[in-house]
Amino acid sequence: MVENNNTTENQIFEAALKVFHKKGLAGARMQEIADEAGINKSMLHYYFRSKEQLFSQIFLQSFKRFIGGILPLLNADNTWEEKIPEIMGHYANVMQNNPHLAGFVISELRQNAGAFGDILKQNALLNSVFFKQLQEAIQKKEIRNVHPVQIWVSVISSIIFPYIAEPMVKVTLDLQGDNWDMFITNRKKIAADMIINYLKVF
Amino acid sequence: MVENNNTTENQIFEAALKVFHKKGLAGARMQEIADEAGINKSMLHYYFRSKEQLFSQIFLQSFKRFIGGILPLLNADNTWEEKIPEIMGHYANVMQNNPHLAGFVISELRQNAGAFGDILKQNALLNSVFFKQLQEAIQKKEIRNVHPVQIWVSVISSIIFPYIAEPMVKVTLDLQGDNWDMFITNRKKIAADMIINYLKVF
DNA sequence: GTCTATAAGGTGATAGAC
DNA sequence: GTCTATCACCTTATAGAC
Repeated sequence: MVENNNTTENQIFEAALKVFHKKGLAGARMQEIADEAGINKSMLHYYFRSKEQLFSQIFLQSFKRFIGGILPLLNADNTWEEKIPEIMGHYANVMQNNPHLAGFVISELRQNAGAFGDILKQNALLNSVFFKQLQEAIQKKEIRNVHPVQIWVSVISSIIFPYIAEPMVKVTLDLQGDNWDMFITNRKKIAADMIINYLKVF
Repeated sequence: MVENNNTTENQIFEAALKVFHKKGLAGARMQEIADEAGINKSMLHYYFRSKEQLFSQIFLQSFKRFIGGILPLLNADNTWEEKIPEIMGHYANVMQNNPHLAGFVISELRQNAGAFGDILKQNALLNSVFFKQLQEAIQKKEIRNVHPVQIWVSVISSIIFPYIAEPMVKVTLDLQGDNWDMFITNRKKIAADMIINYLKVF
């Protein structure tokens, strides 16, 4: 674990995060991580034993940041309607500061889904307050009868997909430079409105 | 190019497609492709010279299948409203038959965006009939004033994202087995309704 | 066209001096 | 803890026999 203030260990961890996020497990090179950290390659093995173990720690932290970050928002003390734009705003911020996070997690899971089974098996999302609020609203016929999972996937896909597919989206849709920031700003509002509108107007 | 009926060459191409789609450029091994094709490793170099060139052909074909496949639908002789569910149905079919296609294309572009610049520079989407129809409908105030690019991203993200993030989605949302097919079936209808509803009711 | 054998270089990992 | 040197293996690619 990287919890103490050992500078060298943290430097390696940060460098590894950067390289793994960009190149993935298969594409990353221990030498490149060492160079990125400005440190000797042997140190990587001294602190983390093997490439696999270093990757494993990076992946675990990344996955937690990707999924765990929204749990407080999902369980917060506000309405489902308020939660939707907050979730989108949260992910937009996370992606802005860490553009490769989502793509990294999803790519590695796709290429090697079995290896992380234990990390994933937690029904934290399904048991969240957000899901319960939606179920209640459906029972009270306040909103359209749609499975909360569908709503959830709509929420995250509409904001996360553009970042995962960023290179393709940018070029095929001419969203280079300032256009991109504008696109994301509009995206948050439009996607949230679209979902809320769909649920309430029926 | 793989156009003639040379069996060996096609066998290699199909095997390479399978392996590259699953493992990506960095993770794929020439030996694994040879084994998959049931053929000697030297044959790969005989027909495709290098790993890079073999990959390049696979990527190009995959990208065309991923993007090019919807162009006829976008330019078809029907309304924008009819096109939306058709696009989603098309992608659902493509993903069903080729589960790794989208993830492969997007992962490789993310890890090495610069290398494929020339393939991407085509405004086929922006100049399609679908985009023109949306612009017209906006001008006539028949639908809400939303940039067509936002509509487009909503359409594709809502159906493609679940497949790209399939391993994560399946486990975190308990969509194993039959639940998955049901989820996708519902997804197509809900996502299309959501977008059309948003555009028309304002 | 297809195979075996092998070259040439890269990559993860460790030993051992300091 | 940090470094240099080096091992052992893997991977792409080619040479050359058939």
